[in-house]
Amino acid sequence: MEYKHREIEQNWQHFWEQNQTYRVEIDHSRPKYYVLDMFPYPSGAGLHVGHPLGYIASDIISRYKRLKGFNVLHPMGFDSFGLPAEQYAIQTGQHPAITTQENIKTFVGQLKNMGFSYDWSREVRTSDPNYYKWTQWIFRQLFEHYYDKTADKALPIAHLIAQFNEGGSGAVNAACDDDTPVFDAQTWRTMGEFEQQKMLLKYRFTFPEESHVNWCAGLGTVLSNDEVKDGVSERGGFAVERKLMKQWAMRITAYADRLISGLDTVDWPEPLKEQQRNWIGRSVGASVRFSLSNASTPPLGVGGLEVFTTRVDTIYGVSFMVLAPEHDLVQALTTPQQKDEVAAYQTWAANRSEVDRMAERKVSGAFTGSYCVNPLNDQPVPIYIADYVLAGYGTGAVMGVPSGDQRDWNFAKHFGLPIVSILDAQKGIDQQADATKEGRYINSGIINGLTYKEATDRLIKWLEANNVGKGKVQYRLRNAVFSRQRYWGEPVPVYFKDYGNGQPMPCLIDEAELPLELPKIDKYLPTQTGEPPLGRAQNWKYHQQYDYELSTMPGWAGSSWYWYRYMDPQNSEVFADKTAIDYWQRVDFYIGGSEHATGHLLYSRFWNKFLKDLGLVPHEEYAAKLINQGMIQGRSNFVYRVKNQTPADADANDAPAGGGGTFVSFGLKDQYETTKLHVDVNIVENDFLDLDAFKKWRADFADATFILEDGKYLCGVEVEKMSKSKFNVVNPDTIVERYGADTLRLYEMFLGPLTDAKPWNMNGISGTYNFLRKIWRLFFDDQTDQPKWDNAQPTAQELKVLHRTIKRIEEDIERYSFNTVVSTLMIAANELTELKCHKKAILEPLVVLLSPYAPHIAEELWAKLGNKSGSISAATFPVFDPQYLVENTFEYPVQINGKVRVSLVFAADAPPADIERAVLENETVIKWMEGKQPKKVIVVPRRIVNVVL
RNA sequence: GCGGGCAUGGCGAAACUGGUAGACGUGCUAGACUUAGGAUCUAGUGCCGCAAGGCGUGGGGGUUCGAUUCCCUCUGCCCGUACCA
Repeated sequence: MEYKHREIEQNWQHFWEQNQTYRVEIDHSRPKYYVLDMFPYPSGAGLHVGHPLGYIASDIISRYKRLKGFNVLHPMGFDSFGLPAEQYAIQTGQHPAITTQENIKTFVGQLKNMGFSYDWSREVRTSDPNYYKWTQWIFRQLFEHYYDKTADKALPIAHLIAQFNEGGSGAVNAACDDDTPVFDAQTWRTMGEFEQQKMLLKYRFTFPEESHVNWCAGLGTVLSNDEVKDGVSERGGFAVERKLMKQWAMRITAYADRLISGLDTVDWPEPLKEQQRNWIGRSVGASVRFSLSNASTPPLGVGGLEVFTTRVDTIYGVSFMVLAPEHDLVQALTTPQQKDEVAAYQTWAANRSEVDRMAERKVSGAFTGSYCVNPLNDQPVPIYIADYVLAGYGTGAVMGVPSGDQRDWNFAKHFGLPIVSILDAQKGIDQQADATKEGRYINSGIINGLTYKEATDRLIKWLEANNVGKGKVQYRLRNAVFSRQRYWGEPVPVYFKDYGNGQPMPCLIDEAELPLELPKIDKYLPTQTGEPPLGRAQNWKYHQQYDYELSTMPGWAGSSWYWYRYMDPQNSEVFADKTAIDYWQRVDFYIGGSEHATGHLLYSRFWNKFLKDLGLVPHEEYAAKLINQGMIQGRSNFVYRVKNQTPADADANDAPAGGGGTFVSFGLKDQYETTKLHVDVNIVENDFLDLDAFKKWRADFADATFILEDGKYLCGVEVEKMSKSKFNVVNPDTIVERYGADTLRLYEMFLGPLTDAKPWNMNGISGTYNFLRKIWRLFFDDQTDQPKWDNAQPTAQELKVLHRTIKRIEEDIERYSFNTVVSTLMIAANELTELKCHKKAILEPLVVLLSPYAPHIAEELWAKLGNKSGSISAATFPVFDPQYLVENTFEYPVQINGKVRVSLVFAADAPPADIERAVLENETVIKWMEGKQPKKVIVVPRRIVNVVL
């Protein structure tokens, strides 16, 4: 009987579906284990061979844990809101829901075709109203809570209001907008409802805010920082500009410290943690206010200029102040004489694209004509604007210390400003800045003679005592923009109440009114007046009266809590029932790409911490263990078409010429002038081109002729991104068809360590296929259909093979070394074939060991051996018994001066002294010792002997 | 610039706490069998050398009886980030 992969796999996939084999329920009699794949976006292109890498690994873990007695939650679903479906809708008029539905169908089909053990009854889709109802519900909670720094957690807005009534803003220590004013209880109580609501927005976790955002005209929406790469949109590569817009924002910065400290409690890859730390960018320093009052400045109602610095110790070296061109105070600070120059610079800076800014870093700027005062020495400091200062970081203002900072130094040189040395250890500051913290301060008033640490402490005390500054921690992390001017996303459950003052106030729609469903619209484009597409919806008003929010939520909203929905996917009362959350707790094993480091994995940790503060979920961190699977790159193949070929040339080279062009094999191509063309990797095997398939591949190659080497056409190879245009995309379905899902699963794991990036390479897939055939032949004679197994007692040697295999596989899976497990299985198959072992007592546990990797063939053989169909996932992982591996002897490699010269067998428990004596009497050893006396003999029991001369 | 990672045969790789480097697979060479196959089996295959032997884990140095593994240094490649005050 032959191994017929197609038949076997289809039968079992059908069986699993019919019998709901992988459905799980809460079961308190067994420990739980939660294995999660990162939420895929169902793109129209379907899965290519790179996508399943992580899914195969997580499926192996799931199946392994089941065999180990765990109740395994292993779900799959779709992050189904998103730009591509909407772009397609704009082009075709087709509702994105329909496209999305079709794409999901393709994905599910492909995933089932690979034999993954998902509990499909738990599938969720973020674009389903029954799902986004709860995304909106969480949004409501965010709106109704604020971050209380004293309690160090999120608290209800009602608590904040109570505090305001008691003691005004001074009574609370909370995360809020930078421009939040100070007020007392009396003031709060006398405010009108509108004023109070406006104040509360400065504290809520989500709030509309006028801010500079990344506007992407090409996509017609704003983007968050993590969606912008190199100044263009990550999706589509469209230009991105800074634009002042009113947007919903999420106060993720309130959790900045906890997002950093939580990283120490999870088992995640260190590079990923480091990326998050850098993205959050915590810096410790001080804020200092430079007053404007007594200098030669225009009359102002401004108290001063606030700067953040990490080097407050350099404050006596300040010789200028620089504001971002967009800074609020620029207008007020500009003197009439400087007005034109400043305005010109602002215009120039605003029109400079992000790409330009990054490309050329020339010193530029303009003087405002005004001065501020250094609080430490009362010296006037000229105020400039320059685009090297970013409006979005700190206060958008920088104190210029040219002796200690290279950018400041460049600026000072360019504008002829003084460069003052502040530390006796600074060297060569007429050549460049020296950022040293060594030595003692000079030219520095109250800190002269002090060291770095002493000076910093002293200055912060002084600033605080004089009420002109304080120690401060600053983050690079910005509050996250939460609005998208698009249709295909969750509607924001907010309407705008009109207080009759022309300033609409956002209010939440009632919880009972959720979900707020997406209305139908005629076209998926902005309105005439530039409103988002939702502005097209007819009669779409809250209680027929108030306007709804017209932007929708960003892609990361639905994916920031989805792992809880899998615990209880159908629940219409809560996002997940407490009993389900109490049982499943959190994700034990999470796998996905490292590209989610600063997007999904940061936002979802933020929402999780928020839900934790509300007492809704049990863990501060939701994913205990996380692995990044390496990216599978494309491996392109090339053919070489001979250029400018004339008949004479063709004759000269004795090569046939034809209308389809002449293609020369890789090894001979340097003898010709050629054009390199991508060729579909699916018609190439082991880099040899299938000539007939090539002629059929494209009509214009039908008459192609070839110049072969050794009768074969060898293709060129390059590693590139996997993409259609490079003809290097391999669809897993093709491989499943030809070799089977089990072979594909084994092969993807066999390719190398899971976390390494590697090019997809079909060379060698036949090795894993042959391995499965070899396994099959342990059970069946491929000629006669006869089963081969028997019930004989296994020999010691056979048991040794089995138990060594059990031990290695268990150890390797536990350390996520998936590739070496495949080798171990291959070695076992080779050895048992060698031993002609067809004993059920050995083969049955072997099939269980194989089942996480190759579940279909394992099910088939398991059932053939007489077990109940489909029960292999309920089987028990074989228990390793060390007694079978006990050896009575050990073959010692014997080294002379570190080089192995001979191997000698000794009893496993032979005393080192005996071994030493025997080794020194050995002929070969004596020969190599060349008559010298050994200085030392090292005997490491059960390892090695080394004779040192 | 900064942060992180990686470097082993023709190729993918293994060697987990320092102990016979190259397991396993592929490719290649030679052979066997045959209802010529994308099959199976046997032998060989790191490099140099007829051999004895020597040399070998990106380069250089160090620690050690012994280093792919630990330390220092240099080089190359990959990923992330970028005027963050």
